[in-house]
Amino acid sequence: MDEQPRLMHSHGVGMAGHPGLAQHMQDGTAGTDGEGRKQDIGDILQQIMTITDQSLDEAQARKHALNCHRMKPALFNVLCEIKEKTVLSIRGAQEEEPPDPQLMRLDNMLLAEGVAGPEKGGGSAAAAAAAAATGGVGADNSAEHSDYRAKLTQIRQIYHTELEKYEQACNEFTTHVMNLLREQSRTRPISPKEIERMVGIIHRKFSSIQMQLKQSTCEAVMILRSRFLDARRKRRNFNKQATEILNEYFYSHLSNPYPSEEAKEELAKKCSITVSQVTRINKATYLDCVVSNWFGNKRIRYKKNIGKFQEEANMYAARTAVTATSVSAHGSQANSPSTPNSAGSAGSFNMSNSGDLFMSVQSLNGDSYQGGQVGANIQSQVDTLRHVISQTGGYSDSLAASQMYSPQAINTNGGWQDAPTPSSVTSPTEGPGSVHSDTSN
DNA sequence: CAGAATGATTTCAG
DNA sequence: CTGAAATCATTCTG
Repeated sequence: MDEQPRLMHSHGVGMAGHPGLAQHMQDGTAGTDGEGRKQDIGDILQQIMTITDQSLDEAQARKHALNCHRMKPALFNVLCEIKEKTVLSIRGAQEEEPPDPQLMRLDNMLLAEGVAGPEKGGGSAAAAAAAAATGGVGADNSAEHSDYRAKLTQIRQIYHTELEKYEQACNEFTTHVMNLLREQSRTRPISPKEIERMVGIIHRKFSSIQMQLKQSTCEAVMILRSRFLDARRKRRNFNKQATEILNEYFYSHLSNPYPSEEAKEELAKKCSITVSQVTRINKATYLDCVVSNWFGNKRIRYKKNIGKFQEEANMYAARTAVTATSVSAHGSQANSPSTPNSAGSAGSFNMSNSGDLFMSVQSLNGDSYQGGQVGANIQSQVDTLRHVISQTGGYSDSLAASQMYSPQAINTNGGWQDAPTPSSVTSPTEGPGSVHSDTSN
């Protein structure tokens, strides 16, 4: 309020020449001379300047009187104009800033997660992603997903009620301030533009609060997502049969354990992996991805500790061998019920007398797997083999045994890639049930 | 419950 | 883009 007198002082003289004021003067003071007008204006200014020194009641009464004064509109216009020129123009430049990129990101994310978009948007991106990630959704998954959706809906509801609350509060506050300013505009120069500006400031303040809300909502959604959709957390071990099938392929293609795309597909199909753990959904097929994961893990872990996998290797090799022998023995169908795709790939071990060797190994392993079929003559070979192994020197029995199966394909660098002639060792007795022969590309 | 096993992801190189 | 290697996080096992 105290800026008015100052304004009056600084511009007092020039104001007389103001068109609006002059017009009013002409209209309202027709007939009086210049001295009278000056007297009039001086009087009003005096009253305004001293209004703050008066008691509240007095000031109120004076205010009312001034409001009703015939010169009031003219004075008010002038004051507004001066204020516009002196104050408002200074910070008039920072209008219409571009939308905050951070806010846009948050908005986009909330939209994508199905929090912000249209109501009942059950097919939100997140849900879609979840559905895609889980492929053929089993009963267990659907339960988890409904839980996820419920939580998401909860977040969504909280977000919307909070947003609504903020908007309501913003509107209330805005109207309140606008009313206040309109009220004040009767006694001090407040232009509509100024009110507009004030509204803008209020909105910006509230939108920054909204941004915080959006941010924490995003965080909540991310946490929810990671909790429910992170595949790592949802790891399920493959069932025994699937592992067996994969292992069988692995050990029968030990020289080049890199299944082709088709082989992977076939394996995945055979394993009937009901994958719930794939997040690389941009892959061609998630089943392939699972098989790839498995082979990747297997290769690295096998290579890291061949000794540890020896028994397993023996077992699968024996199995394959038995199947192979059974093929050669019967000269026909070789499909073992438990090893549907094992037939014929024994050759990948790159051994000329693979049949005998495998059988020996099977016995060596002490596994009773199909032992009856193998025959008693195998046992004698085991002893011979043991003897030979013990003479190789430098290795323990078990490690020496491991040397027979695995490693011929693994060079000193540890790579399979440089393994000698993987494709040339394809078994001649490939059976009808085999997945894909070890063609290595 | 600790440690092993294991499926998935990340990082990096070719 | 693929695979190796390292790592994470979960599940299994004794």
